Amino acid sequence: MGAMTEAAIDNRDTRERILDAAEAVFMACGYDGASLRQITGEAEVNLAAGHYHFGSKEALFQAVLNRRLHVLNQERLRVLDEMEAKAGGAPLKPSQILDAFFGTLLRMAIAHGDRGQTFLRLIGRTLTEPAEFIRTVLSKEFADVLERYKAALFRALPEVPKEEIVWRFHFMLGATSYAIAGTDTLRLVTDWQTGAIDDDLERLLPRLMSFLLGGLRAPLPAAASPNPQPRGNGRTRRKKP
Amino acid sequence: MGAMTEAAIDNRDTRERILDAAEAVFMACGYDGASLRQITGEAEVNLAAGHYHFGSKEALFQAVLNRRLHVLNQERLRVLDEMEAKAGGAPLKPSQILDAFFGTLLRMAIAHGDRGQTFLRLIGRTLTEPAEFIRTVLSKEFADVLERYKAALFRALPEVPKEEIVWRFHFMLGATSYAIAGTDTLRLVTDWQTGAIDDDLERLLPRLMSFLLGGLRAPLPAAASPNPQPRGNGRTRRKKP
DNA sequence: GCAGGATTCAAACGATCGTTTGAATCATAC
DNA sequence: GTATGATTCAAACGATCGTTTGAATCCTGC
Repeated sequence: MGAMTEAAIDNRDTRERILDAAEAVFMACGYDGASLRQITGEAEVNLAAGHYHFGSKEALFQAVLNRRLHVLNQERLRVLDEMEAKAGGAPLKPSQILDAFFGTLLRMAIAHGDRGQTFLRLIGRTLTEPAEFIRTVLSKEFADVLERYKAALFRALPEVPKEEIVWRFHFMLGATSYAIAGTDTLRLVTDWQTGAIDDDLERLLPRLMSFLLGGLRAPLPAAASPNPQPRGNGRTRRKKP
Repeated sequence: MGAMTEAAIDNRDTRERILDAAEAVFMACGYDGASLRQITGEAEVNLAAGHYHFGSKEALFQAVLNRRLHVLNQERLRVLDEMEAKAGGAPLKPSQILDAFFGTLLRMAIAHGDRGQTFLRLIGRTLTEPAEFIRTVLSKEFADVLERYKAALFRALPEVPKEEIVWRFHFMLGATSYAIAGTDTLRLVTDWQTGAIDDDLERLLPRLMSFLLGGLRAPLPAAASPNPQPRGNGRTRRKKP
């Protein structure tokens, strides 16, 4: 296969042009909906260049994802480490943890301009992609980060059952993922002017943080009883024998 | 083409079998990832039956969606009407509105057993589908309901800017959509036993409602100033936790 | 029974997909 | 300048997709 020598000066041009185009097309069409011809066409490179540089469509998607996701999650870990070191053994505040996780995401996206926004929306949509290899890539890439942040939240909220914290982390991921997935979905609930999300992106972080913090610290649901009462609609949920 | 007379007794069998299979396959693979051969194969009907009964893949997807989504949204409107009639002109409580919207969704899904759960996950994933015709279908199907519920929330929270309510509605939709989209995504954040979401589905509603209510009623973000500060990280400090 | 429309079926169509091939082009090292 | 390996290119491959076709089969009304 690729017998890479040290002569790699110009190929970064083609490689990155493919990555940029793929990022945009995958974001707009989803993994299955995007075609290599569309991607290489938009990148103005030959169709075979995609396979030459990446090997397959799956590998290309993985490369698009990891190019920015890996540095994002490294930064997330670094910020959390720094916070915990500064706290000196004391638990962090929930607002700090959420800002380290979601704030780092949004600030990195803002710092990268249009490209960062495209990647934001790609991430938001990728988290709901059904293809199995995508789920595998995501779970590997997020494993460390989620484990560390979960632990931080457990320490920050010792009175809240861990199960509940995991659920609420899940809800927060969903709210964020959905919010950054793009204006198209937002246009579904409102009739505002389109575009102009550039201005809103900076305003999104405080909005989102308030919402997430409110949800995370909400009073616990009434009955976490281990015996769930059969609600008004007492439908049997046994499997047929 | 379809010159439907009144002889439609048996075709409901084939039609519904296709709809059920399509619901499952679309849920598992997404719109682009699902193939008519897979659907008709799982339904044990001929490949051409799909086109005979529905005309096209897009129309089939739309039929799958509307079959349950339409009655869901009708029920949502009915429940809201009933609440407002009972309140007699007074604004509803936010918790009532959220329960009417999200509770109706989950309760209907629970009442329909496994099929309801499949549709729940299909809805959760469909809300993030990039295909344009899907977005068109969704926006038409949700237009009335979202308008009515937005108005109800405006009246319930007169002190909160409408813009903020719309954003938080958006966040709530995302959290819910993500939570019901399936265990696969949840397995990303936790290592729990798979399956067993059957038991959790009934517990999901109180959990979700607590989180959503907490987020909806959270203190407003600090500066909604028309002049966005150069990222002063304006941390809201209005209420004590 | 039979006529006629509704439905099913096997087979194929054209298009598009991801991928491969093999030669042409480029850049570098001797 | 020539050899060598990296990169590009046009063209095709086989597979799969959504869709169409036309005949076979089923069902119903008379």
